[in-house]
Amino acid sequence: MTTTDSTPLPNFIRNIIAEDLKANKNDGRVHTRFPPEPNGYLHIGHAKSVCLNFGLAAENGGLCNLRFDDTNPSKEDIEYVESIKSDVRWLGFDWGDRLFYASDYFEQLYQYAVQLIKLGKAYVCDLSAEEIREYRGTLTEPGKDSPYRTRSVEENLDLFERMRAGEFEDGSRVLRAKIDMASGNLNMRDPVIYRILRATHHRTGDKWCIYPMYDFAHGLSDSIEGITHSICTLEFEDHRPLYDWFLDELKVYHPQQIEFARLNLSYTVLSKRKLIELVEGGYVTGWDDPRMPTISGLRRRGFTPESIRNFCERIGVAKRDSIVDMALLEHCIREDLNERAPRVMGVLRPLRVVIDNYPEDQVEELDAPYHPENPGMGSRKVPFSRVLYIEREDFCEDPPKKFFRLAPGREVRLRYAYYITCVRVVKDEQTGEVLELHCTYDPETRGGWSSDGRKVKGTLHWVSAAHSLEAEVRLYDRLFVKANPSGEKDGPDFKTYLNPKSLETLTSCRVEPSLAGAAPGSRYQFERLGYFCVDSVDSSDSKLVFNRTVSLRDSWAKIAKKEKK
RNA sequence: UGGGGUGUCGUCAAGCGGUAAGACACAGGAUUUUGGAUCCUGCAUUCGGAGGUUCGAAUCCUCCCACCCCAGCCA
Repeated sequence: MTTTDSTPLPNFIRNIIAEDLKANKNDGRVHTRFPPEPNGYLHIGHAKSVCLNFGLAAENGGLCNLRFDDTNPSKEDIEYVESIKSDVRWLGFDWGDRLFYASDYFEQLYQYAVQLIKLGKAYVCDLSAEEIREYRGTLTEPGKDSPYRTRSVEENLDLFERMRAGEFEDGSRVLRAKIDMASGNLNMRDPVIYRILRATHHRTGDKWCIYPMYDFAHGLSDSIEGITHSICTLEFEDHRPLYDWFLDELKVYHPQQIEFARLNLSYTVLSKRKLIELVEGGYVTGWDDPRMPTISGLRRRGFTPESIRNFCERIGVAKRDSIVDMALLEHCIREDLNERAPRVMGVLRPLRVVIDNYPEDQVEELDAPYHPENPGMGSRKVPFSRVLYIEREDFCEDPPKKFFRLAPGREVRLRYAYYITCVRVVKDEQTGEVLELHCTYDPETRGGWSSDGRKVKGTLHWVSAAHSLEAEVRLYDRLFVKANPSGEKDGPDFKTYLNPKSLETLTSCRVEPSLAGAAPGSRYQFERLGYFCVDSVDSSDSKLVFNRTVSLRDSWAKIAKKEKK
């Protein structure tokens, strides 16, 4: 692979860290963290962040923590924390003994809030949610001070303690930071830092009825863990002054927040809200539907962790909004699988071929390497007999220009087998549909070579009818027909651009017998077709199910398309 | 009309005052028992625009334009 072992490409965060290291900031420590909220499944956009945070630590001899930002029990669930842990692990990263939760720090966070009150920098506010919104002002007009802003430290201390004790109703009071209601930055207009919320937390149960807000919990958690570089996405850029404010007011260790642009990928969506909509609306079969850009979906589709890591390195890290071409992700998985996937033969849409001059009961076991360019991968035997299947689209009665597959009177090579010539076409008299082909084979071409130097232009994949196994094959394509489904602000809903052909299920496919008992999750190249993996959910010994990870590049399709125009 | 960001090839993206890396995509060609893979070759006289500073600017200054984010007791 290309970029994995070479010197990492420069990006602005690597530059910052290099400078910090040179200046011996943080005593030369690099300590990052990946901080997901356990309220959904990880997707490829998260993979970018995972690779960034764990990667930056690893390449600088540092550490990266996995920390769940679990400050809102009403949206979070243990199911998500488990899936996130397994996805990060699958991607190839190790947090060692540093699995943390913001909820680990609830008591300490509470004490920090008390300290802020004592400093006169926080107060309990009795305004309702709607009133707080009104008092906040607008983007262009300053807000106005809450009437509770001037409460005494003693009263605030008492009230906050009673908030914790459960004396007040949900939503009746909040703790707010006392900053500046006239700030141009709305985040600084006395932001809420604690709310009353009676919800059972997946880790702390009913111990708490007040929960800290993100801005308060996040930076302080970073501080507690000794994080040096707190990397987050662009939308938190105007939270940075607040991030800094808490740390400065409390005079605690101060990590540096750095923001980068989140990943956008063409022909898909990468927002939790939209992905949930696809799952709950039944547009896909679940979070792990192979069409989903989730880590679990990509895994089930047949992507390798290596290919995803490589992709995340190649897309770079910057601050400008961008949409990465899905073709790059496809390139990354092809590049990886080209090297490691064993080659086998499978026929998706079988067309029966009878070799008229091949002995009725004869069967030959032909040798076929698993990887022509890597003999080390070994070989297997493929049975050849009188009745075969070839791909329907590899035969054309009236071939167009540049078509060099099978046609009446034409000779082609069957991969690793023999040259065959089509001598007769059997068609349905009614419909004209081609039912079967009769061919002759040249016994002198065993293995696919001819001693007389005769050239054939086409090589076809095939299986022996009697020996092949039936399989179901699911052909996946891009989930959306539009590069940027959510591109127009006031345009139609993103779901109107769903690709109706994103899944095509083929049930009468035939694959070579060596695939019997293929392990769930194992990946193969079906020669001339693409990369496929055994479905980890629906495949079994009695019923093989393959998912197409990605097709092979198809220059014939390009030529055919061009000729058509 | 407030605040915070960003604008370099079709798509990503280096570049940090010395004369536009690389990748994907695309287009040619070689090679090939996968129309795959591999290998060559081509692909921004120009960096959102206009001025200015300088021997020299994508890089510095000024003005303008476009796009993104922010008014959750979400993260």
